[in-house]
Formats: sequence, structure tokens, C-alpha cells
Amino acid sequence: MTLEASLVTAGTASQILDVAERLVQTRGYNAFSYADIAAELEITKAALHYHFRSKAVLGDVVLERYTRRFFEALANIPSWDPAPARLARYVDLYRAVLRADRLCLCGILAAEYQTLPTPMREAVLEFFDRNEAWLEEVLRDGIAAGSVRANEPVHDSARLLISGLEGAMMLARARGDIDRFDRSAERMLADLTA
Amino acid sequence: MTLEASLVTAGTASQILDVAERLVQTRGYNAFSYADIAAELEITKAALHYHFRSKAVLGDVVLERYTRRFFEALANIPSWDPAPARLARYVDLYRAVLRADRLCLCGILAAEYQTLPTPMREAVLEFFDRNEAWLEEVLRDGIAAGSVRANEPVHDSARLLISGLEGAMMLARARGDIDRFDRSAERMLADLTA
DNA sequence: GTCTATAAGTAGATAGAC
DNA sequence: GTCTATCTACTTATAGAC
Repeated sequence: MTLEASLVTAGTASQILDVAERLVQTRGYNAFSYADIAAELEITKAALHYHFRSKAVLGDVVLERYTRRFFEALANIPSWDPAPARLARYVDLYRAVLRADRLCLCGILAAEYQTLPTPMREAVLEFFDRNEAWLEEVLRDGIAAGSVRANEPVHDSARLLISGLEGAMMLARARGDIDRFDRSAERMLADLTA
Repeated sequence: MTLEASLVTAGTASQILDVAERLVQTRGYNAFSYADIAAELEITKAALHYHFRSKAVLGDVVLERYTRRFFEALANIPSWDPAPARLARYVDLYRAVLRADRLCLCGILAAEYQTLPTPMREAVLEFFDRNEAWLEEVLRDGIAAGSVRANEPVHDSARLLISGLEGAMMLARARGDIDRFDRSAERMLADLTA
């Protein structure tokens, strides 16, 4: 990133998004307030409302940015790498979140799903749809190359991996034990590969 | 349950617990209020405070009752049944919760973990510890009988199953698609059994 | 773009009558 | 055991000055 680009994203709006994102990932959407963000950034709640009209809008923008960045990171995994290596890189993304003492944004929002504004609900489902689609392609590549077990249908394999990672993150975070997540992830990858 | 026993548990306190339990399982601990329960039972918030001094106490009692009932249900699974059958019965308990459009109480509380009062945090961890212990015993029985794959250590297998079920419930509930849960659960059981 | 001030509502919780 | 009434604190959100 160039200096200019970093300055562009260093404005108040992006600082607000940074704090809001962290608060959702650690406490959940229903357990943080504009007051929390205002206190941390040493601005007023009114200033927050200037940048994000409502909490629902803020939540939606946080979600959109998180999803964009997540799939940018996925796009950086070379499609010519062997499927098991790509799956390991996928798991690495989750582990990095957990190492920052956070949950997957969409994981914690899935738990709060019934209380979310409609646009946020749709964005959460879209995040998981796109995850499934990415994993399905990797799994199909791996099956064709003989490096992934030929369990069908692949969308069930993809969903099981996503569910397992989300669940493992929640339980590992409650324990403060990243090792648990690692061992669960290893087992899942081993079950998938041939 | 006898008529007398059902009358004993039909008091206001137990009605409050019923409503609170459902609200936590559907919306989460941070997204329900005394006002919600009071409105549903057509009593006042003050009456609620008579039965449960604070929301933290109510949450703790809900958690205690849920855990007690869950392990009573587990205790009803005959220990002489084959391990795969016992694992299927275990999964049935989760499915029944999902069919009632709820999440596992401790699953949703794990997502909210960082915002919970300390006694509730401890009760959540204890719930999962006891789940692990029950599963480990079943898995060891199955390995000895040759009906369960000899993956070691068994506590990793137990944890992976719990994580997978909790994650699958969250994602299936968001979709309103119980079938997803069933297919994930089937795969997990198939991966465990020989 | 940020502030002060304030609105209008809800949160959990308590005192005291009945 | 339930009520009315009330409290304090906090929630999201807006108006208008600078």
C-alpha cells in the first residue's frame, strides 16, 4: 500500500470501523454501543452519527469491509497450489483471527442472527455462501488431482469444514486455548485429504 | 413425571425460567430483557425481581437447569448400547434443540462469552467439560469394540464433534435449514465410526 | 467534521403498599 | 407474591452552533 493510500484509509471513518469491527468480533453486535467507540477514539457520539447515521448502517459497513478483505486474502492464495496447501492457507486465515483474540465476524453474527437488521442478515449469509463456493472449487481440484478424498457432495464437505472451524473458534476462544483450535483444524484437514 | 411433580414445577419461577431459556437460546443473553419476559407472562418487572434478584442470577439458574436436564437426557442413553448408537443419540439431542428453532444454550453463550458474568462463564465451560468427558468414554468403548476408528487422542475427537455440532447448529439456524445440520452430523459420525 | 445539548426510549433494579 | 411508582444509568439518535 502506498503512503497516499494509507492516508486515505486513516481517516476518522476508518478508525471507527476498526474499533467497531474489533468490538463486534470480541463482544458481539448487541453488546457494544456508540459510547464505547466514542470513548476509545475520544470523540463524541454525535461525531459517530455524522459518519454512520445509525448502528445498523455501521454494522452493515463493518460487515461489507470484513467480507471484502477476507476474500481479498483468499484471492491471494495461488490457484495453482495443491488443494491441501490451499485448505491449510484457508485455515490460517481463521487462526489469525483467533490469535488476535477475536471470533470470525460472521461466526459471532450467526449466533446473534435473529436480532440483526435484515441487511446484516443477508450479508452474513452471503459471506458463508462465498466461502462454500471457494472451498468447493478447491475440493473439486483436489479430488481430480487425487489429493483430496472423493467424498460427495463437495458442498457438504465445504459446509462441514466451515461449521467445524466456526465452532472450534468459539470454544477455543472461551477457553483462551488456541491449541484446541489447531488440533481440531488438523483433524478436519486430515479427514478431508487422501 | 407425576401430576404432583408437574404441579411443583408449574409455579411462576419455572415459567420465568422457561421463557428466559427460550429467549437466550433464540436471541442471546444480551438481547433479551426483564421487560420481554414480563410482557409474555403478563406480570411486572418487579415480580420478576422478586423471583430472580438480578439478570445475572436468572442467567445462572437458566444455565444450571439446562445443564442438569441435558445430562439427565444423556444418562438415559443405555451404556450397554453400541458406541455408534450412543453417538447418534447424542446428536439427536442437538437436533431436537434445533428443531425447536433454538441454539444450544451453551453454544450461544460461548459466542457471548466475553460479556457474561463470571459464574455464567464457569458454568458454560463446565457444560462443555462434561460433554467431552461423556463422549470420551463412549469413544473409548467404541474403539475397544472395534466400532469406532482408533483416532487418538479421544479428547480431540470429542472436542471436534462438539465444535462441529455447535457450528453446524448456528449456520443451519441462520439458514432455517435443519437438513444442513443433519448432513453435517452424518458426515461427522461417519468419520468417527469404523 | 466535531461539538454541546437534548430528546425519547429502554435497561436493570428498588421501595413500599396491598 | 404481585403491584405501582420511581430511580439511575444507559441506549440510539437529532438539532443546531462553531
